[in-house]
Amino acid sequence: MKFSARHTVKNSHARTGILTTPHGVIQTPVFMPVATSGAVKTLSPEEVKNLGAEIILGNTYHLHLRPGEELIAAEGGLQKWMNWLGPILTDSGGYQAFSLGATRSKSAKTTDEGVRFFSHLDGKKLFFTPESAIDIQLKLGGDIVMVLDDCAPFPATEKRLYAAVKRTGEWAKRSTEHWQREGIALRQAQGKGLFGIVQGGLNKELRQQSLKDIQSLPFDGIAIGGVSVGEGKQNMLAAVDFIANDLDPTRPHYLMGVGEPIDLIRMIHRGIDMFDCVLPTRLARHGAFWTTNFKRENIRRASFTNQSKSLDPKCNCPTCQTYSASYLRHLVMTNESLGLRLLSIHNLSIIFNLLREIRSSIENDNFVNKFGPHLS
RNA sequence: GCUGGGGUGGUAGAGUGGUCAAUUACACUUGGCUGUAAACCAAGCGCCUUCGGGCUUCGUAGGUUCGAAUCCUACUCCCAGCA
Repeated sequence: MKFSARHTVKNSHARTGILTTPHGVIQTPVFMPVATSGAVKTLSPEEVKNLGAEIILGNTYHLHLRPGEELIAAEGGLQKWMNWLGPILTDSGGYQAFSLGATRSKSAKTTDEGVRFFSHLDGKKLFFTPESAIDIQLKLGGDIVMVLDDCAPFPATEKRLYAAVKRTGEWAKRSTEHWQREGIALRQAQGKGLFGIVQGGLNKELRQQSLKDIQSLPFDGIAIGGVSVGEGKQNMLAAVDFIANDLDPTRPHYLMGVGEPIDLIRMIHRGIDMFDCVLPTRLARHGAFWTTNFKRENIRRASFTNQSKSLDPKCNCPTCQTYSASYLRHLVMTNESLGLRLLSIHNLSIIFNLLREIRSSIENDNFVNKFGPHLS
Protein backbone atom coordinates (compact mmCIF):
# COMPACT_ATOMS: atom_id res chain seq x y z
CA MET A 1 0.00 0.00 0.00
CA LYS A 2 1.28 3.44 -0.83
CA PHE A 3 0.26 6.84 0.47
CA SER A 4 1.42 10.23 -0.62
CA ALA A 5 0.22 13.57 0.61
CA ARG A 6 -0.50 15.82 -2.33
CA HIS A 7 -1.41 19.20 -1.03
CA THR A 8 -1.18 20.70 2.45
CA VAL A 9 -2.74 23.81 3.85
CA LYS A 10 -1.41 26.72 5.91
CA ASN A 11 -2.86 27.17 9.40
CA SER A 12 -4.39 23.72 9.27
CA HIS A 13 -3.42 20.05 9.24
CA ALA A 14 -5.84 19.55 6.36
CA ARG A 15 -4.35 17.87 3.32
CA THR A 16 -5.22 15.92 0.22
CA GLY A 17 -3.50 12.71 -0.70
CA ILE A 18 -3.53 9.58 -2.76
CA LEU A 19 -3.80 6.10 -1.34
CA THR A 20 -2.92 3.24 -3.66
CA THR A 21 -4.42 -0.18 -2.93
CA PRO A 22 -4.61 -3.46 -4.84
CA HIS A 23 -8.11 -2.62 -6.01
CA GLY A 24 -7.61 0.98 -6.92
CA VAL A 25 -6.51 4.47 -6.04
CA ILE A 26 -8.29 6.60 -3.46
CA GLN A 27 -8.41 10.36 -3.15
CA THR A 28 -8.15 11.53 0.45
CA PRO A 29 -9.76 12.85 2.55
CA VAL A 30 -12.10 9.94 1.97
CA PHE A 31 -15.30 8.61 3.49
CA MET A 32 -15.91 4.86 3.58
CA PRO A 33 -19.55 3.76 3.68
CA VAL A 34 -20.05 0.82 6.00
CA ALA A 35 -21.02 -2.50 4.44
CA THR A 36 -21.01 -4.53 7.63
CA SER A 37 -22.31 -7.79 6.23
CA GLY A 38 -21.27 -7.34 2.65
CA ALA A 39 -23.72 -4.64 1.65
CA VAL A 40 -24.17 -0.96 2.28
CA LYS A 41 -27.63 -1.46 3.70
CA THR A 42 -30.45 -0.96 1.16
CA LEU A 43 -28.08 -0.02 -1.69
CA SER A 44 -26.35 -1.90 -4.47
CA PRO A 45 -22.58 -1.56 -4.88
CA GLU A 46 -23.19 0.12 -8.24
CA GLU A 47 -25.33 2.77 -6.58
CA VAL A 48 -22.75 3.31 -3.86
CA LYS A 49 -20.04 3.70 -6.47
CA ASN A 50 -22.08 6.10 -8.57
CA LEU A 51 -22.63 8.32 -5.55
CA GLY A 52 -18.88 8.74 -5.29
CA ALA A 53 -17.64 6.01 -2.95
CA GLU A 54 -14.09 4.89 -3.65
CA ILE A 55 -13.69 2.40 -0.81
CA ILE A 56 -16.09 0.65 1.54
CA LEU A 57 -15.75 -1.08 4.89
CA GLY A 58 -16.58 -4.69 5.66
CA ASN A 59 -16.72 -6.33 9.04
CA THR A 60 -14.67 -9.26 10.30
CA TYR A 61 -16.99 -10.24 13.13
CA HIS A 62 -20.17 -10.29 11.05
CA LEU A 63 -18.68 -11.90 7.94
CA HIS A 64 -16.87 -14.49 10.01
CA LEU A 65 -20.19 -15.49 11.57
CA ARG A 66 -22.03 -15.42 8.26
CA PRO A 67 -21.12 -16.74 5.76
CA GLY A 68 -17.58 -17.33 7.02
CA GLU A 69 -14.28 -16.23 5.47
CA GLU A 70 -13.67 -19.64 3.87
CA LEU A 71 -16.75 -19.32 1.71
CA ILE A 72 -15.88 -15.77 0.72
CA ALA A 73 -12.30 -16.79 -0.09
CA ALA A 74 -13.60 -19.67 -2.19
CA GLU A 75 -15.83 -17.22 -4.05
CA GLY A 76 -12.84 -15.14 -4.98
CA GLY A 77 -12.86 -12.62 -2.15
CA LEU A 78 -15.34 -10.07 -0.92
CA GLN A 79 -14.82 -7.69 -3.85
CA LYS A 80 -15.68 -10.25 -6.47
CA TRP A 81 -18.37 -11.92 -4.44
CA MET A 82 -20.39 -8.76 -3.77
CA ASN A 83 -19.43 -7.11 -7.05
CA TRP A 84 -17.71 -4.17 -5.43
CA LEU A 85 -14.75 -3.80 -7.71
CA GLY A 86 -12.93 -1.18 -5.63
CA PRO A 87 -10.87 -1.33 -2.44
CA ILE A 88 -12.27 -2.65 0.83
CA LEU A 89 -11.11 -1.93 4.35
CA THR A 90 -11.98 -4.67 6.81
CA ASP A 91 -12.57 -3.82 10.43
CA SER A 92 -11.10 -6.19 12.98
CA GLY A 93 -13.88 -6.89 15.46
CA GLY A 94 -12.31 -4.82 18.22
CA TYR A 95 -15.31 -2.52 18.17
CA GLN A 96 -17.71 -5.45 18.53
CA ALA A 97 -15.88 -6.46 21.70
CA PHE A 98 -16.86 -3.03 22.96
CA SER A 99 -20.37 -2.76 21.57
CA LEU A 100 -21.42 -6.32 22.36
CA GLY A 101 -19.58 -6.41 25.66
CA ALA A 102 -20.75 -3.03 26.85
CA THR A 103 -24.37 -3.24 25.88
CA ARG A 104 -25.07 -6.92 26.24
CA SER A 105 -23.83 -8.50 29.40
CA LYS A 106 -21.28 -11.24 28.91
CA SER A 107 -21.53 -11.50 25.19
CA ALA A 108 -17.96 -10.38 24.66
CA LYS A 109 -14.95 -10.32 26.91
CA THR A 110 -11.44 -9.07 26.32
CA THR A 111 -8.38 -10.74 27.82
CA ASP A 112 -4.68 -10.25 27.14
CA GLU A 113 -4.78 -13.15 24.72
CA GLY A 114 -7.69 -11.85 22.63
CA VAL A 115 -11.44 -11.31 22.55
CA ARG A 116 -13.97 -13.97 23.37
CA PHE A 117 -17.37 -13.52 21.76
CA PHE A 118 -20.64 -15.27 22.11
CA SER A 119 -22.30 -15.02 18.74
CA HIS A 120 -25.34 -12.74 18.82
CA LEU A 121 -26.96 -15.21 16.41
CA ASP A 122 -26.68 -18.55 18.18
CA GLY A 123 -24.56 -18.00 21.28
CA LYS A 124 -21.66 -19.96 19.80
CA LYS A 125 -18.33 -19.16 21.39
CA LEU A 126 -15.71 -17.41 19.26
CA PHE A 127 -12.22 -16.29 20.06
CA PHE A 128 -10.40 -13.61 18.10
CA THR A 129 -6.71 -12.97 18.60
CA PRO A 130 -4.67 -10.27 16.90
CA GLU A 131 -3.29 -13.02 14.68
CA SER A 132 -6.61 -14.66 13.80
CA ALA A 133 -8.23 -11.28 13.12
CA ILE A 134 -5.57 -10.66 10.46
CA ASP A 135 -5.92 -14.15 8.99
CA ILE A 136 -9.67 -13.74 8.66
CA GLN A 137 -9.33 -10.35 7.02
CA LEU A 138 -6.79 -11.66 4.52
CA LYS A 139 -9.17 -14.45 3.58
CA LEU A 140 -12.00 -11.98 3.21
CA GLY A 141 -9.78 -10.08 0.82
CA GLY A 142 -9.37 -6.80 2.67
CA ASP A 143 -7.13 -4.27 0.92
CA ILE A 144 -6.64 -2.51 4.21
CA VAL A 145 -6.50 -4.71 7.28
CA MET A 146 -7.18 -3.33 10.75
CA VAL A 147 -5.44 -4.68 13.83
CA LEU A 148 -7.48 -6.05 16.68
CA ASP A 149 -7.58 -3.40 19.39
CA ASP A 150 -9.06 -2.95 22.84
CA CYS A 151 -11.69 -0.24 22.51
CA ALA A 152 -12.46 1.15 25.96
CA PRO A 153 -16.00 2.35 26.61
CA PHE A 154 -17.05 5.83 27.62
CA PRO A 155 -16.88 6.73 30.40
CA ALA A 156 -13.86 4.69 31.46
CA THR A 157 -11.57 4.87 34.44
CA GLU A 158 -7.93 5.78 33.97
CA LYS A 159 -7.08 2.22 34.92
CA ARG A 160 -9.28 0.85 32.17
CA LEU A 161 -7.87 3.30 29.64
CA TYR A 162 -4.35 2.39 30.67
CA ALA A 163 -5.15 -1.29 30.20
CA ALA A 164 -6.64 -0.55 26.78
CA VAL A 165 -3.55 1.35 25.68
CA LYS A 166 -1.18 -1.30 26.99
CA ARG A 167 -3.09 -4.19 25.49
CA THR A 168 -3.69 -2.40 22.20
CA GLY A 169 0.05 -1.67 22.01
CA GLU A 170 0.99 -5.28 22.70
CA TRP A 171 -1.54 -6.55 20.21
CA ALA A 172 -0.23 -4.04 17.68
CA LYS A 173 3.24 -5.51 18.07
CA ARG A 174 1.93 -9.05 17.75
CA SER A 175 -0.02 -7.95 14.69
CA THR A 176 2.98 -6.53 12.85
CA GLU A 177 5.02 -9.61 13.74
CA HIS A 178 2.29 -11.86 12.43
CA TRP A 179 1.96 -9.76 9.31
CA GLN A 180 5.68 -10.25 8.66
CA ARG A 181 5.70 -13.89 9.62
CA GLU A 182 2.88 -14.48 7.19
CA GLY A 183 4.97 -12.90 4.49
CA ILE A 184 5.28 -9.17 4.49
CA ALA A 185 6.98 -9.31 1.10
CA LEU A 186 3.98 -11.05 -0.33
CA ARG A 187 1.65 -8.59 1.40
CA GLN A 188 3.59 -5.68 0.01
CA ALA A 189 3.67 -7.20 -3.45
CA GLN A 190 -0.08 -7.53 -3.21
CA GLY A 191 -0.17 -3.96 -2.02
CA LYS A 192 -2.27 -4.63 1.04
CA GLY A 193 -1.90 -2.41 4.07
CA LEU A 194 -2.05 -2.97 7.82
CA PHE A 195 -3.29 -0.16 10.07
CA GLY A 196 -2.61 0.25 13.79
CA ILE A 197 -5.14 1.79 16.14
CA VAL A 198 -4.55 4.43 18.82
CA GLN A 199 -6.54 4.23 22.06
CA GLY A 200 -6.43 6.28 25.27
CA GLY A 201 -9.92 7.71 25.56
CA LEU A 202 -9.97 11.24 26.90
CA ASN A 203 -6.64 10.97 28.68
CA LYS A 204 -3.98 13.13 27.07
CA GLU A 205 -0.94 11.24 28.31
CA LEU A 206 -2.44 7.88 27.40
CA ARG A 207 -3.42 9.10 23.95
CA GLN A 208 0.11 10.34 23.35
CA GLN A 209 1.62 7.14 24.72
CA SER A 210 -0.63 5.06 22.52
CA LEU A 211 0.24 7.14 19.46
CA LYS A 212 3.93 6.63 20.21
CA ASP A 213 3.39 2.86 20.59
CA ILE A 214 1.54 2.56 17.34
CA GLN A 215 3.70 4.88 15.26
CA SER A 216 6.87 3.06 16.35
CA LEU A 217 5.62 0.00 14.47
CA PRO A 218 5.74 -0.50 10.70
CA PHE A 219 2.06 0.17 10.07
CA ASP A 220 0.87 1.48 6.74
CA GLY A 221 -1.63 3.79 8.39
CA ILE A 222 -2.53 5.20 11.78
CA ALA A 223 -6.10 4.87 12.98
CA ILE A 224 -7.60 6.67 15.93
CA GLY A 225 -10.09 4.48 17.75
CA GLY A 226 -11.94 4.76 21.01
CA VAL A 227 -13.93 7.74 19.75
CA SER A 228 -17.58 7.82 18.73
CA VAL A 229 -18.34 5.58 21.68
CA GLY A 230 -20.77 8.02 23.29
CA GLU A 231 -18.34 10.69 24.48
CA GLY A 232 -19.89 13.57 22.53
CA LYS A 233 -18.51 16.05 20.05
CA GLN A 234 -16.43 18.22 22.36
CA ASN A 235 -14.74 15.24 23.99
CA MET A 236 -14.03 13.73 20.60
CA LEU A 237 -12.37 16.94 19.49
CA ALA A 238 -10.25 16.97 22.63
CA ALA A 239 -9.19 13.35 22.14
CA VAL A 240 -8.01 14.09 18.62
CA ASP A 241 -6.39 17.38 19.61
CA PHE A 242 -4.19 15.52 22.09
CA ILE A 243 -2.34 13.87 19.22
CA ALA A 244 -3.13 15.85 16.06
CA ASN A 245 0.26 17.59 16.04
CA ASP A 246 2.16 14.34 16.40
CA LEU A 247 0.55 12.26 13.67
CA ASP A 248 3.19 10.91 11.28
CA PRO A 249 2.62 12.94 8.10
CA THR A 250 4.00 10.21 5.86
CA ARG A 251 1.19 7.82 6.75
CA PRO A 252 -2.59 8.15 6.30
CA HIS A 253 -4.66 9.04 9.36
CA TYR A 254 -7.97 7.27 9.86
CA LEU A 255 -10.53 8.40 12.44
CA MET A 256 -12.74 5.41 13.10
CA GLY A 257 -16.50 5.67 13.31
CA VAL A 258 -16.88 9.33 12.36
CA GLY A 259 -19.16 10.84 11.33
CA GLU A 260 -21.37 13.70 10.84
CA PRO A 261 -20.64 16.35 8.22
CA ILE A 262 -19.58 18.84 10.86
CA ASP A 263 -17.22 16.28 12.41
CA LEU A 264 -15.63 15.53 9.05
CA ILE A 265 -14.78 19.19 8.54
CA ARG A 266 -13.32 19.59 12.01
CA MET A 267 -11.33 16.42 11.85
CA ILE A 268 -9.93 17.01 8.38
CA HIS A 269 -8.71 20.33 9.78
CA ARG A 270 -6.90 18.26 12.40
CA GLY A 271 -5.21 16.10 9.80
CA ILE A 272 -7.55 13.16 9.34
CA ASP A 273 -7.53 11.54 5.89
CA MET A 274 -10.03 8.70 6.25
CA PHE A 275 -13.41 8.18 7.87
CA ASP A 276 -16.08 5.55 8.11
CA CYS A 277 -19.47 5.80 9.75
CA VAL A 278 -22.81 4.04 9.84
CA LEU A 279 -24.69 7.29 10.33
CA PRO A 280 -25.56 8.19 6.73
CA THR A 281 -27.26 4.87 6.16
CA ARG A 282 -28.55 4.22 9.66
CA LEU A 283 -30.05 7.67 10.01
CA ALA A 284 -31.69 7.18 6.63
CA ARG A 285 -33.30 3.95 7.75
CA HIS A 286 -34.57 5.85 10.79
CA GLY A 287 -36.06 8.60 8.65
CA ALA A 288 -33.37 11.16 9.42
CA PHE A 289 -31.42 13.18 6.89
CA TRP A 290 -28.89 15.98 6.73
CA THR A 291 -29.43 19.27 4.99
CA THR A 292 -26.69 20.99 3.00
CA ASN A 293 -26.05 23.22 6.00
CA PHE A 294 -25.38 20.12 8.13
CA LYS A 295 -28.56 20.18 10.19
CA ARG A 296 -30.26 16.93 11.09
CA GLU A 297 -33.97 16.62 10.27
CA ASN A 298 -36.46 13.79 10.32
CA ILE A 299 -38.79 13.14 7.43
CA ARG A 300 -41.39 11.62 9.78
CA ARG A 301 -42.15 15.05 11.20
CA ALA A 302 -45.72 16.01 10.41
CA SER A 303 -44.59 19.32 8.95
CA PHE A 304 -43.19 17.50 5.90
CA THR A 305 -46.59 16.04 5.02
CA ASN A 306 -47.33 18.69 2.42
CA GLN A 307 -43.86 19.76 1.48
CA SER A 308 -43.81 19.47 -2.29
CA LYS A 309 -40.23 20.74 -2.47
CA SER A 310 -37.27 18.38 -2.12
CA LEU A 311 -35.48 17.68 1.17
CA ASP A 312 -33.11 20.55 0.51
CA PRO A 313 -33.36 22.96 -2.41
CA LYS A 314 -29.57 23.23 -2.58
CA CYS A 315 -29.00 19.49 -2.79
CA ASN A 316 -28.26 18.05 -6.22
CA CYS A 317 -28.40 14.39 -5.25
CA PRO A 318 -30.50 11.91 -7.26
CA THR A 319 -33.15 11.85 -4.53
CA CYS A 320 -33.56 15.61 -4.29
CA GLN A 321 -33.45 16.02 -8.07
CA THR A 322 -36.42 13.73 -8.41
CA TYR A 323 -38.61 13.40 -5.34
CA SER A 324 -40.53 15.69 -3.01
CA ALA A 325 -40.22 15.59 0.75
CA SER A 326 -43.93 14.87 0.87
CA TYR A 327 -43.48 11.70 -1.19
CA LEU A 328 -40.42 10.60 0.78
CA ARG A 329 -42.32 11.06 4.02
CA HIS A 330 -45.14 8.97 2.67
CA LEU A 331 -42.73 6.18 1.71
CA VAL A 332 -41.14 6.16 5.15
CA MET A 333 -44.47 6.34 7.00
CA THR A 334 -45.80 3.40 5.00
CA ASN A 335 -42.62 1.35 5.41
CA GLU A 336 -41.86 1.30 1.73
CA SER A 337 -38.22 0.28 1.47
CA LEU A 338 -37.77 2.72 -1.40
CA GLY A 339 -37.96 5.53 1.16
CA LEU A 340 -35.04 4.11 3.10
CA ARG A 341 -33.04 3.71 -0.09
CA LEU A 342 -33.73 7.24 -1.29
CA LEU A 343 -32.78 8.73 2.07
CA SER A 344 -29.61 6.61 2.16
CA ILE A 345 -28.74 7.96 -1.26
CA HIS A 346 -29.35 11.50 -0.06
CA ASN A 347 -27.30 11.19 3.13
CA LEU A 348 -24.36 9.55 1.39
CA SER A 349 -24.54 12.25 -1.28
CA ILE A 350 -24.37 14.95 1.38
CA ILE A 351 -21.18 13.36 2.70
CA PHE A 352 -19.55 12.74 -0.68
CA ASN A 353 -20.42 16.20 -1.96
CA LEU A 354 -18.95 17.72 1.19
CA LEU A 355 -15.73 15.75 0.76
CA ARG A 356 -15.46 16.77 -2.89
CA GLU A 357 -15.83 20.38 -1.83
CA ILE A 358 -13.28 19.98 0.92
CA ARG A 359 -10.73 18.29 -1.32
CA SER A 360 -11.05 20.96 -3.94
CA SER A 361 -10.88 23.75 -1.38
CA ILE A 362 -7.67 22.24 0.01
CA GLU A 363 -6.19 22.01 -3.47
CA ASN A 364 -7.17 25.64 -4.04
CA ASP A 365 -5.75 26.81 -0.70
CA ASN A 366 -9.23 27.88 0.26
CA PHE A 367 -10.08 25.36 2.98
CA VAL A 368 -9.61 27.50 6.08
CA ASN A 369 -11.31 30.42 4.45
CA LYS A 370 -14.28 28.42 3.25
CA PHE A 371 -14.88 26.25 6.31
CA GLY A 372 -13.50 28.60 8.96
CA PRO A 373 -16.72 28.93 10.97
CA HIS A 374 -16.96 25.15 11.32
CA LEU A 375 -13.39 24.31 12.27
CA SER A 376 -13.43 24.60 16.06
C1' G B 1 -90.05 -11.38 11.34
C1' C B 2 -87.86 -15.34 14.67
C1' U B 3 -83.44 -17.36 17.24
C1' G B 4 -78.52 -16.57 18.80
C1' G B 5 -74.16 -13.36 19.29
C1' G B 6 -72.32 -8.54 19.76
C1' G B 7 -71.64 -2.80 20.13
C1' U B 8 -64.89 -0.53 24.73
C1' G B 9 -60.33 5.15 23.50
C1' G B 10 -57.90 6.74 15.69
C1' U B 11 -58.10 1.08 14.41
C1' A B 12 -57.98 -4.06 16.03
C1' G B 13 -58.95 -6.16 20.45
C1' A B 14 -58.45 -7.37 26.29
C1' G B 15 -61.31 -6.48 30.45
C1' U B 16 -67.22 -9.03 33.05
C1' G B 17 -69.06 -5.27 40.38
C1' G B 18 -64.14 -1.80 43.40
C1' U B 19 -56.75 -2.45 42.50
C1' C B 20 -60.06 0.94 35.26
C1' A B 21 -58.77 6.89 32.34
C1' A B 22 -59.24 1.28 31.18
C1' U B 23 -53.89 -4.66 29.29
C1' U B 24 -51.78 -5.20 24.44
C1' A B 25 -50.73 -4.32 19.32
C1' C B 26 -51.00 -1.09 15.35
C1' A B 27 -51.60 3.97 13.92
C1' C B 28 -50.25 8.89 15.30
C1' U B 29 -46.84 12.89 17.77
C1' U B 30 -42.03 14.09 19.43
C1' G B 31 -36.95 12.82 20.74
C1' G B 32 -32.46 9.95 20.11
C1' C B 33 -28.86 7.45 16.93
C1' U B 34 -21.02 8.57 15.15
C1' G B 35 -15.15 1.51 13.66
C1' U B 36 -24.13 -1.47 12.62
C1' A B 37 -27.14 -7.20 17.76
C1' A B 38 -29.91 -0.79 14.79
C1' A B 39 -35.85 -0.31 8.41
C1' C B 40 -33.99 0.48 15.62
C1' C B 41 -34.76 2.54 20.54
C1' A B 42 -37.31 5.90 24.00
C1' A B 43 -41.24 9.05 25.62
C1' G B 44 -46.15 10.76 24.80
C1' C B 45 -50.99 9.59 23.01
C1' G B 46 -59.67 11.77 26.71
C1' C B 47 -59.88 17.14 28.81
C1' C B 48 -57.84 20.47 32.59
C1' U B 49 -53.87 21.04 36.18
C1' U B 50 -50.61 25.41 40.95
C1' C B 51 -48.42 18.13 38.76
C1' G B 52 -50.94 16.86 44.74
C1' G B 53 -54.85 16.06 41.75
C1' G B 54 -59.59 17.41 39.34
C1' C B 55 -63.32 16.41 35.51
C1' U B 56 -65.87 13.65 31.56
C1' U B 57 -65.62 8.55 29.21
C1' C B 58 -66.65 1.87 27.40
C1' G B 59 -73.90 2.36 21.55
C1' U B 60 -78.32 5.65 23.87
C1' A B 61 -81.60 6.39 28.05
C1' G B 62 -83.08 4.79 32.62
C1' G B 63 -82.35 1.52 36.97
C1' U B 64 -79.91 -1.73 41.00
C1' U B 65 -75.63 -0.81 44.26
C1' C B 66 -71.65 2.49 49.16
C1' G B 67 -69.48 1.66 44.17
C1' A B 68 -70.98 -0.19 37.15
C1' A B 69 -67.19 -0.74 31.00
C1' U B 70 -68.81 -4.96 34.03
C1' C B 71 -75.65 -6.58 36.81
C1' C B 72 -81.13 -5.30 35.21
C1' U B 73 -84.83 -2.83 31.70
C1' A B 74 -86.05 -0.31 27.28
C1' C B 75 -84.46 1.61 22.83
C1' U B 76 -81.00 1.55 18.82
C1' C B 77 -77.37 -0.37 15.49
C1' C B 78 -74.29 -4.52 13.59
C1' C B 79 -73.38 -9.86 12.54
C1' A B 80 -74.79 -15.17 11.85
C1' G B 81 -78.58 -18.87 11.10
C1' C B 82 -83.71 -19.73 10.04
C1' A B 83 -88.05 -17.86 7.63
